Amino acid sequence: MVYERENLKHDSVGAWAKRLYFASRAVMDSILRPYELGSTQWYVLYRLANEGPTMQRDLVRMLQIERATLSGIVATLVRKGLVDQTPDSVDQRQRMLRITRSGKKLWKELPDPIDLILTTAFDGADPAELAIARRVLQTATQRLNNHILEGNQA
Amino acid sequence: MVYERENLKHDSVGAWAKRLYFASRAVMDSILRPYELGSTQWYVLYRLANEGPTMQRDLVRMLQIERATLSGIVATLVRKGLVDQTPDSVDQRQRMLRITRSGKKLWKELPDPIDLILTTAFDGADPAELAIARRVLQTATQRLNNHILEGNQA
DNA sequence: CCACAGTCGTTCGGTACCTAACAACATATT
DNA sequence: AATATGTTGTTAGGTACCGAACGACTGTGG
Repeated sequence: MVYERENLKHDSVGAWAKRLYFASRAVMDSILRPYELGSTQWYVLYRLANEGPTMQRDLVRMLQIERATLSGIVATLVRKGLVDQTPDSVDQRQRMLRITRSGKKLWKELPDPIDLILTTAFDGADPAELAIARRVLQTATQRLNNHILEGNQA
Repeated sequence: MVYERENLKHDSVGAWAKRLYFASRAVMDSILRPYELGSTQWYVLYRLANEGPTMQRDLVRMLQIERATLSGIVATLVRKGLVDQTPDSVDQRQRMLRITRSGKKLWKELPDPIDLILTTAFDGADPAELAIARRVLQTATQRLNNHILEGNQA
């Protein structure tokens, strides 16, 4: 029946994964809004504050976003004076990113939105069920990614 | 240890929910790209093709997006000549949306990306595990949404 | 009947993502 | 050394999301 099929769509694991992602984003955005930071800007600061100076190119791989996307985000952080971007002395194509003094100062004031989200969402949940959910999501993601790869080959 | 905590973050159900969402989006975008349609544009056509004319304001609730967002999407579809937007005769504030002849023609050619995604991602998976995953995601989403509501009250 | 509050759609400015094309630079090949 | 190939970052153009503010309209209380 078409009706059953439709119900399935709206109640599938995939649909709930999307809803959870959007709920998380909403919480994260609301925490970061007072500081005028977007979520990806936060991730970049997070990395630079905790792991030290990083090549922009490595950040692309770590954050799993496109070069073009990161380019704009870095430009914003530089404009705000929170991050410093300089060409690498060895390979002049690459850019070294480094948190500024003023960036460090802001970082100290910032709450950790990820901690809050994980605590709010999953505290007290059954670890066995969490493990199953994780595996289901992981498998599904893998399958979709394989599908994309195959599509590119053909 | 900080290290353990970090691992947790990157391997949490939340992180996998995000990855699954992005993998799904990538598949959906790649299917729809040849037709020059975005995913939300597809949802709007889907609704208008299968359920008939709909008030723009009801679509906001069904698709769970902001009025502002839908406004732009509808404008795009109208510009492409796929959708017709007319003021309601009773309440002149509201807009009635209706698929055009040319929209219907396009719709017939379109594959169903959601079917493909669900099949690729979950076919053959253990229904019991899917049910657990669904429940875990649902509960977490609910908790985060409650947290947002409480935040708004305070 | 008229001012006021609420609803609906739009516009504006901002974030975050994508692809495609490009310039600058680095390295491998001949 | 000169040319071809690959990498890195940027820019341009597009989609999709958000909040805030505004105009047009509706319905209600005084």
